[in-house]
Amino acid sequence: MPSARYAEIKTYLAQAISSGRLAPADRLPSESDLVGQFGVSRMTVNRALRELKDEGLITRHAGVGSFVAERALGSHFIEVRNIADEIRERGHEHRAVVLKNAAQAAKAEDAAHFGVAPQTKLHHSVILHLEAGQPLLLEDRLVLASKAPGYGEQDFSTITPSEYLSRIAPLHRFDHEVRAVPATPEVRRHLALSSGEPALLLVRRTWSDDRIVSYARLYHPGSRFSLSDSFKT
Amino acid sequence: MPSARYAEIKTYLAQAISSGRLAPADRLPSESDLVGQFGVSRMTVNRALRELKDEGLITRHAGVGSFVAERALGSHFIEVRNIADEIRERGHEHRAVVLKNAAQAAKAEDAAHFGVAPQTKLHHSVILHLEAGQPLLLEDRLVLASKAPGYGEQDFSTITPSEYLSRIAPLHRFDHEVRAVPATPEVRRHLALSSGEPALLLVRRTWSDDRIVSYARLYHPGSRFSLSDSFKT
DNA sequence: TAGTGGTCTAGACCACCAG
DNA sequence: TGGTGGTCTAGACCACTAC
Repeated sequence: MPSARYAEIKTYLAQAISSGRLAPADRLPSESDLVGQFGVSRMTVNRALRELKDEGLITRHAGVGSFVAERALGSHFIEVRNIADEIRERGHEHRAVVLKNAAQAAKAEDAAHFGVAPQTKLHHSVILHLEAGQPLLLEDRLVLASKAPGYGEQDFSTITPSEYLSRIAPLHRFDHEVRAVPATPEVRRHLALSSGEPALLLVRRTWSDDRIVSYARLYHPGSRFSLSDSFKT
Repeated sequence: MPSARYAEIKTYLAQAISSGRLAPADRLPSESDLVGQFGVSRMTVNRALRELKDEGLITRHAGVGSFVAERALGSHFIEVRNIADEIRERGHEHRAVVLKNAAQAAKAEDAAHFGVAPQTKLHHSVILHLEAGQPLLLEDRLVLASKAPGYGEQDFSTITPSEYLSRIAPLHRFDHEVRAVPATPEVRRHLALSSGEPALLLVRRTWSDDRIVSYARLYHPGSRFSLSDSFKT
């Protein structure tokens, strides 16, 4: 049982929400209501409600009130880590083999990904990441050259592209998409996949100043790699 | 610029960390140091530090101090949604076909998943979820019977198992694992997969009171389904 | 104007940890 | 024992919203 008063209030409200007693868009008791109900100070109630807001269970508007969020349930998260950190944290050696790092003019399809004109200059890097000698990730990345000067001259065997990008450009936004795909011959060869083993494809787009800076296709062996995450309340 | 005092302190410390001036494992100024430095009350400093901890930038230990976290950078998240909500949000009809819902004695492998003795009573449900008539998810779930009385009598065509579980048992923890796997004949048949199309397998374990309550294998068509997520800073 | 949430203060008591 | 963070109080001022 949570012993802190603010945690009790959080649990009480979270249960009311997850049980359906409070439905999405329903109004929650006001801070001063809860002060009276629980016999605590307003700061304590405020902390409980603020944390529920930060966790996405409720929304709050000054001058209006607190409301159960539209999607208060069933929204969990999977953590996506920096590959080099993750490997080193497991106590293994991380090695990166640069298969390609060259500039090119954007093909029509690539231009569409970035929302730029065809022929715009892009860097294209392909890097194989190994954990203790075992291939774990094939990283195929396109980077908008105008936003990443010097990308083509980096030594990506010592710094990962995402580390480099986060240094030269402030990253304002990113998104991810995860799919299971059959392995192409090239992917199969680099990741040393057995026949029939699919690949887990993670597409990561990164923005800076409302422009896509990087479009990365990250291929993992379907069976040897897993995204995972754990959460406690 | 953030106008709140606690936000200023957060920004100041976050910049010191991201610039490298404070390295991982370095000690941060104590709360009372910062009270003197910024001329604010301790509650204000405490909120700044607590939020930095919640965001994973620092760790704190009562009686010891606050320290820059080992992995202060490079951790993103992928959202995992409730399937029925997700489909309805896209404006489509969600339909669930219950293929199985029966009690059984735990096999050795299942018992290991739950950390219980073999022969322990488990519910086993298999449900196919369709979006606008198209199969989108095959949900194969084991549930610890002692924690979920009445599970076998539920009509899972009207309420999803995860919604039901969240009502009868307080969920204290869950974790996820995502893999790409070749489709078994059964999975291929239910999801109407073309030959060679892999499945995206999401394994979700759910805890209540330090016991695993539910072990679910969620199979999605590799090409038609994708986990995704978007984040702004 | 009355009610809401956002923020802040200047104290306080406590459990924990190191020397 | 002295310093640390974890929590809590009983006030306060403010901007915002609805009536």
